[in-house]
Amino acid sequence: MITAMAEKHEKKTGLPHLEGSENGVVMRFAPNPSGPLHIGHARASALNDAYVKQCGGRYILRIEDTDPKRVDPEAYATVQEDIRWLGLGITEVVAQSERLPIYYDLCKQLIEKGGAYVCTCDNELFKELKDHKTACPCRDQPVAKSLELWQKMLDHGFKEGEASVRIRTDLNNPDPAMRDFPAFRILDTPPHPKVKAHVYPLMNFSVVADDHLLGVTHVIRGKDHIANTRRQRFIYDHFGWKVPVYRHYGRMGIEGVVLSTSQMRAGINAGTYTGWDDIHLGTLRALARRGIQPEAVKNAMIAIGIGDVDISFSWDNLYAENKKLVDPTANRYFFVPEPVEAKIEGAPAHTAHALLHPGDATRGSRTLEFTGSVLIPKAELVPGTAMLRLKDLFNVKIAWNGDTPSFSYGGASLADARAAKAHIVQWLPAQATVPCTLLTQEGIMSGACEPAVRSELGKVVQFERVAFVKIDAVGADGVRAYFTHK
RNA sequence: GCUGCUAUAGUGUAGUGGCCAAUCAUGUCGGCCUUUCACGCCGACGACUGGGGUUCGAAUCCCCAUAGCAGCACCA
Repeated sequence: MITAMAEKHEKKTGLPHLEGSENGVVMRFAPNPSGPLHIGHARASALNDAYVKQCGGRYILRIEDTDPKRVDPEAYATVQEDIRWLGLGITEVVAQSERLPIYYDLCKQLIEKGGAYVCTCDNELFKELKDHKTACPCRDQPVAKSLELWQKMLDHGFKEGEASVRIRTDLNNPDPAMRDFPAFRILDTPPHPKVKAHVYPLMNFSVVADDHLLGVTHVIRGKDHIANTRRQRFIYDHFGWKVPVYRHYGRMGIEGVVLSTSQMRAGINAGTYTGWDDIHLGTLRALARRGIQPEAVKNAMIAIGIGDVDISFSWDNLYAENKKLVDPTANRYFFVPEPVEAKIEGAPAHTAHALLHPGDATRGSRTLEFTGSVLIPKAELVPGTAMLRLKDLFNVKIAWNGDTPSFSYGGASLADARAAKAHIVQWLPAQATVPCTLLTQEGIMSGACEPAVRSELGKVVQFERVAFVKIDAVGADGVRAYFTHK
């Protein structure tokens, strides 16, 4: 009794329980190979991944390439690269184009069972009949006739659009979407890049065949598949197979980035975007380029969960997840946007030491050699400002002649700076800087940074008082960094 | 039009008849700490779509309304 009460009010940790997951699960991620993965794919793949990790089991990557129009040969590799980046626990990989004979065989079986028939009606005519709950002439032809026509399909006896296989359902089903939906069609063009074929399964058929044959127990996918799930049940029933457990999550609106593969491709070809990792795109590689960690993406997706409500994706929440990961590890450096050179009168030469990380002195420090002139951010030089504290160095007094400042040594006392409410600002020795451009989604910020930043290529660092940034390129002309988040 | 799903703070989320004058995170604002406008800490703000029922009791169950979404492709 007491334990029951305790269980009832137990706090949930992680994802909700999936019915039938006690002895492990077999799940799958099934993208089209049409381009790199984006945030939308991240939700599907991360949720399935999390359940496999939570319950134990297998995780299948299934490339759904049964529509040659939507296959980009390069995507087979890019999808797998993206999955590796995300860190998914994929245990096996299959491509549907390699399994055509399996589908053909099952189709024949299904026709023999009377669960499907070959339809040679004009598409418009069929739609018309279907909308009026009327059977097309092919529906009642003998099984032998369907089998003969099926063989004719496979033997190239029909051209594109002349014949298809339909699943027998219930023409009186109130939902028109459920009535005798197609399972196979003929496609002559374009040729499939991976396999020579003429007859292709539609997803509802190949998905059922594969889910059954591969032993898939649980399916988590978007609610745009709810109707497909209902259609797929007809096929399961015809075969007498066990149906997996399904869960359909709601739509996720994502603002601020481009997600449509065709739009991205067009933009890249037109030169609007620099590539699939352009920071204006919603691809995983674009996130990676901006310094978003794969763990942050997964955590954000798991936090969103599998609710069936439509939601809007929050960049803030993603950034917060990322900051948790990056803040403890990112080294700190000075970056001076719009640098202004200031010659400081009366200041003694001094070697400044600044910690690489304020919370961990053992990580060491950078040394900045002051010999008379510094670069400071233009934004700090608001006329009337009397004092600034150069962080880890000393105070600077500013005298104003109209809008023209002149600088002099203001002592080393931090207490003085505090008393004067002086800003503590980042700076660079004028003789030891590297040009640095900081790219944000809004535009370019140019400035200068510490030479040591060049050793952080590929890493996320914090430009103090500015932002976390990803060091994207280091060259003779300086450093290029991408804005990650504040 | 037909079929179906959903509705908790700005955003995401917990909640399955009494623990809920509603959880956590994020966000915004204020404060503390601090040689970063970061991190950390403290505090504040902020929601059960509306209306009917059922019940001793409803965010939770039912009905209606409203709103949003999905599907009705020889795409996945």
